[in-house]
Amino acid sequence: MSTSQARRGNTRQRIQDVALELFSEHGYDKTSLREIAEKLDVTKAALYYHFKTKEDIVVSLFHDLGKPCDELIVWAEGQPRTLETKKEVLSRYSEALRSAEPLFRFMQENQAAVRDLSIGETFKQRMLTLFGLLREPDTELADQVRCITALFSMHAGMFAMQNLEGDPEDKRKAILEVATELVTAANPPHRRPARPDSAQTDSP
Amino acid sequence: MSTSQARRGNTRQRIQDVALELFSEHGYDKTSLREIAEKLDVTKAALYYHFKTKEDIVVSLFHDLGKPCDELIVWAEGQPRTLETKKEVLSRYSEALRSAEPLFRFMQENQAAVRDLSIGETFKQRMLTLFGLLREPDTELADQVRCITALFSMHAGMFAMQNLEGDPEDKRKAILEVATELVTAANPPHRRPARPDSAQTDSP
Amino acid sequence: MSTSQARRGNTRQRIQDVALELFSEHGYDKTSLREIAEKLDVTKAALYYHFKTKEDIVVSLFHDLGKPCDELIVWAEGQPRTLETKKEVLSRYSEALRSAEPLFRFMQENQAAVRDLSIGETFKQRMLTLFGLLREPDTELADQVRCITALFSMHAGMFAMQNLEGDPEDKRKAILEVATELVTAANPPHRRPARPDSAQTDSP
Amino acid sequence: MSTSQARRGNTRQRIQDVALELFSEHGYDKTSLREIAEKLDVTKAALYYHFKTKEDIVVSLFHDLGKPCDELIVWAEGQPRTLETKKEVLSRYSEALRSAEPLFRFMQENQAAVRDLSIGETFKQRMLTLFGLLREPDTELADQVRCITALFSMHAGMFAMQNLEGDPEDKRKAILEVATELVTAANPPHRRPARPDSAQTDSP
DNA sequence: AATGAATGAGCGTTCATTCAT
DNA sequence: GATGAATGAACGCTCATTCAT
Repeated sequence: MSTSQARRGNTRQRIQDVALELFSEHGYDKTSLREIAEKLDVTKAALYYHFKTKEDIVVSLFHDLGKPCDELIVWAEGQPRTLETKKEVLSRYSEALRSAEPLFRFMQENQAAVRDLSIGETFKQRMLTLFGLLREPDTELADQVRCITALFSMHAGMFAMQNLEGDPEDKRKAILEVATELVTAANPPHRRPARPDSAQTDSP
Repeated sequence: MSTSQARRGNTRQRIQDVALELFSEHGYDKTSLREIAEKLDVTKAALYYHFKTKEDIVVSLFHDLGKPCDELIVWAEGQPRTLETKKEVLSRYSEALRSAEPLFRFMQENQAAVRDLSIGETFKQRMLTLFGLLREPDTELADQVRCITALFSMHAGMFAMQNLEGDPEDKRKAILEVATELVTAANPPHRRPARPDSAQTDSP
Repeated sequence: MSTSQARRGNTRQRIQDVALELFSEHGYDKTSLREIAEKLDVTKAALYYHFKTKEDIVVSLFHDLGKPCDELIVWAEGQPRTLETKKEVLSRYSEALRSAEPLFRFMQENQAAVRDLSIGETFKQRMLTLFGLLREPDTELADQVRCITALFSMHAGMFAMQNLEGDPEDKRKAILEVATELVTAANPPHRRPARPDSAQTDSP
Repeated sequence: MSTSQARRGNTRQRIQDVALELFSEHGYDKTSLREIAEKLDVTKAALYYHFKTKEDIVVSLFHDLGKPCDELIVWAEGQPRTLETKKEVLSRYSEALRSAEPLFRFMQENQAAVRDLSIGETFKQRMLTLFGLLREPDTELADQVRCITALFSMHAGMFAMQNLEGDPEDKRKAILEVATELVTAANPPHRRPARPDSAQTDSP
C-alpha cells in the first residue's frame, strides 16, 4: 500500500476497465497492450499474469458484461411467444445494452476484428437467438426486416445518436419505442380473430 | 501479356479490387499490404507506385465508389423537402449501397478503424447530411430515431441478413420498404391540416 | 556501395555464415536474431527479408551444406553392397563432414533443439539411411553397434577431440581409420569361405 | 494428504524428477519453469523456495545422479593402470550411465546449452579424466581415437539405438562389448612380451 | 512450505514505408 | 511501371526472477 497504486486484488478489474475504454475508443487492433499497461502504470507482463492473451481480455469482458443478455435469453425462452413477451424482451434488452454500453459500442464498431475472436461466433449466435425470439416464423420478408431492424437500431442507435443533442435516457426510450413499434408491426395482426379486415398497413 | 499478369494499365484498378475484397473480408487492420501484393503477384513497392499510403487506397475506394452517394446528396439538396423526395432519396440510396456493397460492408464493420482515417469524418458528415435530408427539424425524438433507423437499417440490414435465406434483391426491397415506412411515419402529415400554426413544418 | 557494407547480393550468404557461426558457438536457442543482425550491422527486419523465420535459416543451411551427404547417399545406393563400397562411404562421409564442420557441430550439440525443427526428422532419416548402407541385415547386435559407433565417432570425434593436440587433418584420418576398422569388423568376411553353412551371412 | 499433492517433504525430489523428464524430453532452453511448476501443480515461486535458479536445478541433478561416476573415478585412480582396470572402468561406467540415463541423454543432447552452465566445465573435466584413465600416453593418434570413441559410443549409443529393436539391456551389453574391444585394441599389445604375433595389429 | 502479484528484459515476428535502380 | 533490399517501430508474448505475505 506504499507505492502509487495499492497492490490490492483489484488489478484484474482495472485492466478490464481500461482495456474496454481503449478498445471502444481506438479500436481493438489499434489498442496495444503497451498502451493499456502504461495507462495502468504496470508492465505488459502484469497483464499476462491476469489474462492469458489479449483476446482473453475481450473474452472476459464479454462474459462479465454480457451476462444480462444471456439471462434475458434464458428468461425469454421460458415465456410464451406472445407480443407482450416480445415487448418485454426489447425493453429488457434495451436496459442490458445501457448497462454495458461501452462493450456493445466496441462490438458494433469492431465487427471485423471481433469476427475472428472466439467470441465472434458466440455473439452472432446470441443475435440470431434474439432474432428468433422476436420474429414469427413464416412471415413475409418485410416482417423479418422489421425485427432485425428493431434489434440493430438498439445497438446502432446508441452510438449513431451520440452526436445528437438530448438526454441519453430520453434517446434510449425513443429508440425502444421505435423498436417496439417495428416488432409490433411485424407481428401479423391479421391472424388475430377480432380484427378481420386489418391489412397490416395502418400500423399505428 | 499471355499469363495472368502483364495486363498493363489496369494495375491501379486491380489493386483497388483486391484491397477492397480483403479489407471487407478480414478487416482493415488485419489486411497487410503484403497480402494485397501477394494476391496480385506484384511487390509491395508496386503498391506504392500507385498509392501514397495504405490509407490512400481506402481514400481512393471511398471516392470512386462513393460517388453515387454524393451525387444523390447534390440532387436531393436541389429538391423540395417533401415526403416524395425523401422516399426517392431512400430508394436511390438503396441502389447506391447495392452498387458498392463491399465498400459499405467495410465501412460498417470497421468503424473504429475508419474513424481515424481521413475519410472517417467525411463519411460521418455524409451520414449527417443524409439524416438532415430525411428528418423534419424540431420533431419529437422518436421521429428522429425513425429516420436514423431507416438509414442504418439499410447499411446494417445488408450484412445482418446475409445469413438469412432469400434472394438478395428481394431482401433489399424489403429493407427499402421498411425504411420508407419509418421515414413516412416520421413525417407527420396528419398533423399539418389540424394544426395550421405549426412552426416546424415548412422549414426550407 | 557508399556505406560500410556494399548493398550487394551477398547478404543472404552473410546471414547464413554469421548465423551458423553463432548457432554452433552459443547454441540455437541462445542465439537471437538480434545478435545475428547486430553482428551483420543490419536490422532484424532485414533477416526477415531473406528468410521467413529463424528456423528457415537453419533449414537453408542444412540444405546448402548438407548437399554432399545426400549426394553421397544417392551414389552409394547405386553401388553394390560390398565392404569396399562401405569403406568408400565412410571415406566420403568423412570428407563431407569436414567440409561442413560447423553445421555438424551444431547438429550434434543442439540435438534437443533440432529435434523440433523441420529438419530434425530429415536428419534422423539420413542417419538411418547411412546406417542402413553400412550394416549387414540380420547380423548380431554387436555388429550393428559397430556400425553405429563408426558413424557417430565421425560426428562426435571431430568435436570431442577439439581439445586434443594435433593437426585436425591427422585426427580426421585417425577417426576414419577407426571407423573403417569398426565397419570391417562388423562385416564378417572370414566366416563366409570357411563356414559355408553359416546362418546369418548370405542374406541378399 | 489424500490427493496427488500434499506429500510433504518430497517436493524437492519431485521437482528434480519432473525437471529432468522435461529437460531431457524438450531440451533445457525449451523447458520453462512454468511448465515444470504446472506439471507439479505448484507455483513457480515454489520452485524458487527449493532452488536458487533454473540452473541450480540442473546442478543438483548433476550432483545427485552423477555421484556414481565420480565414485568410479575415485576408485579407478586408486587402481593400477592395467587393461583389466580399464575394462572394469568401462563396465562400471556403463552401469552408471544406465542408472542415470535421462541425465546423460540430457547432457548429450543439450551440449550447447550445458556448455554455459556451471556444470559444463565440470562435465568436460570428468570426461577428460575418464579419457585419461583409458588411454595410454604417447600412443599413436588412432589409439586415442579408439578410447574416445569407446567413451562416446556408450553415451551416444544409448540414444542413437533407441529406434532400433531389441532389449535395452542386450543393447547395453553389446555397446559395452564394442567399447571394450576398442579400448583393448588401443592398449598396445606389441609391448606385451609374451604375445609377439597378436591378431588385431595388422589393420592398415 | 509456498503463493500471488509483479517486473524487466528480451524474443520472434510483422508492419507500413522508403529509395536507388 | 515496378523491383530488391532494407529500415524503424511496434507488436503480442514468454521468461527467469523477486518479494511481501
